[in-house]
Amino acid sequence: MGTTSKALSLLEYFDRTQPVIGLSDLARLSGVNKATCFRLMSELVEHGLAEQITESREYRIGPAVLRLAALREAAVPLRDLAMPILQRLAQTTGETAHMSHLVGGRLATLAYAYSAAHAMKVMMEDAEVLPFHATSSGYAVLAHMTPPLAEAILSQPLAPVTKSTPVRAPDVRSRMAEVRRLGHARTAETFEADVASLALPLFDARGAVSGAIAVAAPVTRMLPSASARTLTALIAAAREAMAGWGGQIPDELDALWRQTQEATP
Amino acid sequence: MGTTSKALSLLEYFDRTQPVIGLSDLARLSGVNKATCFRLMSELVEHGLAEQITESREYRIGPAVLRLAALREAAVPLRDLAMPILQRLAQTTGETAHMSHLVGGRLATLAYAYSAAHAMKVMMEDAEVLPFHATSSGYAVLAHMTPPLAEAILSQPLAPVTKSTPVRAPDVRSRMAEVRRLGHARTAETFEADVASLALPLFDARGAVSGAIAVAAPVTRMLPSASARTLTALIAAAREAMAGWGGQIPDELDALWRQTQEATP
DNA sequence: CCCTGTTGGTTTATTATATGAACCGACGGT
DNA sequence: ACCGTCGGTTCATATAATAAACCAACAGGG
Repeated sequence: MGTTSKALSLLEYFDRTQPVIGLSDLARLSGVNKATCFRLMSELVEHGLAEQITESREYRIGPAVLRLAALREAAVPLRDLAMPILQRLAQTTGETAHMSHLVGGRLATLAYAYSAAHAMKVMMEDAEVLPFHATSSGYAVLAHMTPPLAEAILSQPLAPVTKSTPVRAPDVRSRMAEVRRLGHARTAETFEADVASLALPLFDARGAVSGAIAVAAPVTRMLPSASARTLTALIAAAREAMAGWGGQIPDELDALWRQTQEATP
Repeated sequence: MGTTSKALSLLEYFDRTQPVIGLSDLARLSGVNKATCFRLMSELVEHGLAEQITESREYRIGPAVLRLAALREAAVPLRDLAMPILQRLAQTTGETAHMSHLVGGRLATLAYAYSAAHAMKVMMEDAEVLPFHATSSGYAVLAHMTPPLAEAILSQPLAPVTKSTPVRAPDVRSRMAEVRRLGHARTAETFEADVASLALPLFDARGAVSGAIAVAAPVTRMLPSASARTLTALIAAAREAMAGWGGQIPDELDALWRQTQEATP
């Protein structure tokens, strides 16, 4: 592995639950030698990708990412593109809509929108990492990624997020097959009790899966008739999003979606 | 220089005017060998910091920065902290207020707010890099950074942005001295014709200059009386921003600002 | 008041890794 | 068919990354 990769991989240990990490902790977490870790972090700090807190000397994500993110958004206004679509999706379904993004082998929440239809709704967090085996978005993505990558994910221990979360690889695999057969992913109470969710995979310009778009609702409202309506709205939103950034829908999936759309006019 | 630094420095060639760069161009710009450049970019792409456009095979900033930026904002809500302050500043002065941030030796626009008072106003761009010798924010920062860093910037060729932009290092240096003497920076028509601007430096927790806050207006509206009112509003805003993130104002500057505030009640 | 286990950071010889000149096939003009 | 340039690859060479041991400083605990 390249040195640069090692340095960049250090950044992936920072997340919402652990936004600041000390040198020794980071070395332990990453398995990188402490001296190496120090040098790498120093270089990241030099370029503003990381930052050292004055007092505690711990590290956190640096200010340079703000400039880069603004640049990225300017070049590829992904979130700007997603927001109106999600808002419309939330409004027509009356439930919470969200989009997630595959980056560095992890699925992160990119944007979301709420509906005003119900007082009780599913709430989202910014930049939250979604477990593949416990969310509909995760299954939608997992089912359409390259087999080696999916295997790499399945070979890691699967945490039981709720009592209903599948933790055995065979169970996950059979769900993946089902997702491929139906063209969409559905979960209920696998990520949080009383929450059901419906998701579609999203693809980039190369036709590789790049994320998912989903609608989450209380299980009591995700009844068959509502699900059917939600699914057609979801398909329209997915098509719109991918049209916006030149994503390529695989042919078989496109056919499946078309069938679904025609079945529910 | 470390390999990681070399890789990260490649990211700095992407900006608003050049959001996508081909391999050969990037190698030329950075002076890095083409093969090396390729390998480094491949590693950046692997981690999502860069991305390759499918068709043209050119590179641009990648999607991972979005996750990192969200994380950074969550840990250090800089922009969230700045926005209400800028909005109030824009409202009380009736002009465009903006804040910029020193990152990797460059001054980048972080946030800005407009006033509804006038139809004609100075417009800002996201993540724009401000030339040190052509903007009031640049002078405010330049005048308070460590001499070696300032010298490094002055040793580079100074582009004549407008007809009034100082391009000779002695001129810039005398302006810097003036900024230090007065406690604030003022420019007129150095960045764009008919635009005048007033800026204050901002400091981080270590007391090192970290950016600037400024008000920009048409020269015809930046008259002495308006300038005095703007300056006091600017000082209040700068103090508020630094209080919000624990910035340390150098003692002499704090005294200068206090005098100004007391002179204009 | 020492003991012990941390912390962030530094030094060193060793070696693995980055490097760059030359090369390749593909594309676009002329 | 020629020429220049593109993104990408190869491989011998040498530079840059590495990790163990070592600091000094701090924080409890006995």
